[in-house]
Amino acid sequence: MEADLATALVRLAHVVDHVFVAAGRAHDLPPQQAQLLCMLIDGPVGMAELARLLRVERSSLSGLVDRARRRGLVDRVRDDTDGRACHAVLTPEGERIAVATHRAVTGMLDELAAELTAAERSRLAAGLFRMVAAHAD
Amino acid sequence: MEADLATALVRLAHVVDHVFVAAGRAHDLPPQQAQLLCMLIDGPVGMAELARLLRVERSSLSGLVDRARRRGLVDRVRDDTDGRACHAVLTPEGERIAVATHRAVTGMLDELAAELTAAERSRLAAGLFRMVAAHAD
DNA sequence: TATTGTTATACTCTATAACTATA
DNA sequence: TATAGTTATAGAGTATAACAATA
Repeated sequence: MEADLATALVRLAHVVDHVFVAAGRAHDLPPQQAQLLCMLIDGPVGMAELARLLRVERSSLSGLVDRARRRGLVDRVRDDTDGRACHAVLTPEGERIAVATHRAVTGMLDELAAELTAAERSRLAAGLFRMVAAHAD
Repeated sequence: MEADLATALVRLAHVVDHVFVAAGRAHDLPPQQAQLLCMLIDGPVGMAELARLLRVERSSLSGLVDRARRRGLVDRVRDDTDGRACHAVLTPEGERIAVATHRAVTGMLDELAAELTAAERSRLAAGLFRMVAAHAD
């Protein structure tokens, strides 16, 4: 029944959101800032790209980065090739917390999936990725 | 790989959140109020129970219900058997918007799953429900 | 002209702490 | 004492609109 899948998806989104709340709380971080940090683990990201990834307006992102910056977790670096652009980048302290947060989130989610077999987990991930891919913005 | 499933879950949660934003926006409603309305479709719910379902503090819920009430979408009704308690209930206008919102959310999610076969959707829902169930608060 | 990013503003969401009223 | 709910307060998140600077 389609209704069941929709319900399952909504419930699961709730759980995932809660996982970010819990992970952030370990470092006194609001969930949005925790997610921001996780987005920067692989390296600096431009503001426009970051806003797209987080699905927030660029103006909202400015404030989010400001607050994380005030905590000493991120910095802004200018783009060499484009005078308008800048990138958000983790500070050493931000890097430490970002990695710990990402590990905590992944750990909690994997723990929830621990009851499933490896094959089930693979199928689940594959199905979810197909749905996410279908979400053409 | 576990990491892949965690990533898929996080991405999917993002998509679901966005679906609520889009559904709420159709009625000029913030996503939290849209979700509140959906929670009340099956009938009045006590404040404490509602706070648990939405995973917010009771004080946060008071404000949320107040704002929805100001818009004429919900009301508070006293509990006959417990003088302390009250329940949040949809107004006729709230009911209308709640049903439309729920339909929109379900519709958007089902559309994302349209590429999957019925069997895949069933397996996906089953897997998700098992994960949600594993999330013992 | 279009794009990048910020600021100003208003509203919303959230938790903590302190409180009232009922059980 | 414990529970249901609210209020006060402070901080955070968000979008819209207007703006500056660069492409």
